[in-house]
Amino acid sequence: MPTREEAKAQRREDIVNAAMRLMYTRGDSGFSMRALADAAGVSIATPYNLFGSKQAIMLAVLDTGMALYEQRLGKLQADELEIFFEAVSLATELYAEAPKFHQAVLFSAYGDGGRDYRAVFGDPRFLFWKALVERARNAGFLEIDVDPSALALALSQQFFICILEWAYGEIGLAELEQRVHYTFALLLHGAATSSGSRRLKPRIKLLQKNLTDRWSVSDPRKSVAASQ
Amino acid sequence: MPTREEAKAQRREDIVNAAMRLMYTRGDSGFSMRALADAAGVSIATPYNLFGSKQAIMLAVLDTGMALYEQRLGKLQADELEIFFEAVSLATELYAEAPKFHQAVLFSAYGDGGRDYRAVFGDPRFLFWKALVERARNAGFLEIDVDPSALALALSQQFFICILEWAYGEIGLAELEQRVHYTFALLLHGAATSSGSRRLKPRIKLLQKNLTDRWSVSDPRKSVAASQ
DNA sequence: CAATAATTTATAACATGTTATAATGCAAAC
DNA sequence: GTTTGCATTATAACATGTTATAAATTATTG
Repeated sequence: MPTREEAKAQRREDIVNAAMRLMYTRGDSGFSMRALADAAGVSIATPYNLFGSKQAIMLAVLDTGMALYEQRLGKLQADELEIFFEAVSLATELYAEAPKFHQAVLFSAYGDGGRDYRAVFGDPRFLFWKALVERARNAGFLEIDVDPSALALALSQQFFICILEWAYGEIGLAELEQRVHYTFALLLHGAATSSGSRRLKPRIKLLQKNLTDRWSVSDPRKSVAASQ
Repeated sequence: MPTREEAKAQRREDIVNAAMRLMYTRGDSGFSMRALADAAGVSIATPYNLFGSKQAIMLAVLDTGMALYEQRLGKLQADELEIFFEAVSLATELYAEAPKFHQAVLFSAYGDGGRDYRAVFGDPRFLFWKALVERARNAGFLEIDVDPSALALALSQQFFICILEWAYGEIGLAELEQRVHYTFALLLHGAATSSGSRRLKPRIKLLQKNLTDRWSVSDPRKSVAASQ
């Protein structure tokens, strides 16, 4: 005889779990609200009662992924500048572990019926980068008068759009990592102190060379899908 | 007695014109394939025969807009560094002239049924920025060994995502302009020669201050829609 | 225990992008 | 000028996210 709220929480959990299971196994295709309701053993009306929309369910899934991500990131040892690049690399590792799942999440959160675009890559992620920027500033790598919001926004947006390109099948994970690293180095360099700049400048050169080499064999705008 | 190809071209034009008309008047909502077919005086099957998908029609509309844009940009007088910022400002002016139309275009091109994401902000726009980067490099503002593709990609992506935020109603045009300017200055600075850097560095300061001031009254991640 | 009120269920419906099909119209080829 | 074949039409259909509605279930309240 569970209480009404408990039963509701249970259903909520069932739905999120079913959503994750579906996306792990079938990826984005075949993951419809009707299939979700079936898999969760629930009527199709219930997910709408409890979450409101398909996108809201995706966001719940996305949030559990974010929690796992931050937990793993905490275990890394890297200084206040290196952590930006490590954070990007860690994300690509997570994507590599379950690519179809992550693609499905991003795709669903951003695709059908999703109008609340900002929520997808919104506050939690923005705040995450902002905290890193503040740490780097306090460590003396970034100028003391940098606006953490402005820089963090640029970083998170750039990361987001590269992830989106990957989710859409336009680039592979290796290129995703390289491109975000390159852009992060550029953006950070713009706000760097001389000590930060000393480390970022050669990094930019190196990262740019990576991209140049990569694109010398395949065009930068030729999609992965198209070249297969 | 028009030739078969002529008739086809005529229908194509009718459809694109009807699409533009619909979006100018009704914006994104109310612009469906069925409404489009009606407005173009054509069966609903015909747009699919001639374009393949709704997104392809949007891209055709987007391309005519791009042509107008480049034409207007050519009339501007600005040096090889200033042109980046002028180009951004010109785009926001165009958006301001017909905001609902442009929002509808972006939204449709990116929203329902659109999977070919890259095409939306793909080659033509990327090549446009790449050409500007090459010009700035030849003018001595950017280092000679900069990879124009890498930098142009970062620029166009950043521009794109800010436009998308605007189209989704998250930010206004003024903020769009300021944010893209800021990020552009950061990115360009990362590849700048000392002569370019001399001009970009104070600009970054100024642009960052603009954003700080803006956000001192409204949170950077509080959406326009939500604050109304 | 009985009455109440909140939730879920089953189901139908709507709007959408898209595809399929058979019939029609009409330029092109002979 | 007749035949041929391509393109469009009208129409139905499908899958999707989402909403509405009435009935059934069930925890809570008295």
